[in-house]
Amino acid sequence: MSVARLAVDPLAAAHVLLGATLTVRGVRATIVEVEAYGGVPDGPWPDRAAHSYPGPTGRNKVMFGPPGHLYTYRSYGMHVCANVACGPDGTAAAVLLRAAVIDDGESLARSRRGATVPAAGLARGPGNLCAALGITMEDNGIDLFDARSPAWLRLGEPAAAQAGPRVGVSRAADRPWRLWVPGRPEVSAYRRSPRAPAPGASD
DNA sequence: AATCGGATTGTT
DNA sequence: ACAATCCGATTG
Repeated sequence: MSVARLAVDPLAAAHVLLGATLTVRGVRATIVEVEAYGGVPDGPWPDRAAHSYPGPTGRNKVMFGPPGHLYTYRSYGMHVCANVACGPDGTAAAVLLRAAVIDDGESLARSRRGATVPAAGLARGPGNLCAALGITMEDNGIDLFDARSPAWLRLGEPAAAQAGPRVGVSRAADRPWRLWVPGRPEVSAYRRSPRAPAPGASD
């Protein structure tokens, strides 16, 4: 019943994921910042910024699978980032988890992130979020709605959302597919990719 | 087989 | 403004 709420377009799924609760390896967190990503050029949600845009590969295949599965990838050789696949099975789309509030297991999260990190920064940014929750590349493809998985997702009520361009993307840099809960200190700062064309250029 | 570059982060 | 760091994807 609940995973069906993610079998929709990526921006709608991003709204569903805002305010959802993710529990992984002793840490429970509420998602407060996400980004929507689409798929291939001739699909329903073409998105040149998406890993799935060129078509299915070994890395991005989870984006083409059923909704509610975790898509992890390694960023810049050192960070793990996590997405929730969305849209119907066979159609590429996902939502990147960018920031969360730690509700439970804060000391565990801090042990993974470092003693000096302020509470609001423990899961700020997609790489930091995965570090705080103990998400690794081994988790790629797991079903977040299967009780046997090491990570579970619980969807909640729709949260208030503010929208803006996605962080760090070099293409489709103006598309406002980043959503966050207004006023939360856990939300990361916006940074435009230095490779992106000047603001206002087309996708 | 070699090269390219990035959905990042923290420091200078 | 920039370095760290590496693997998937593309190209020859």
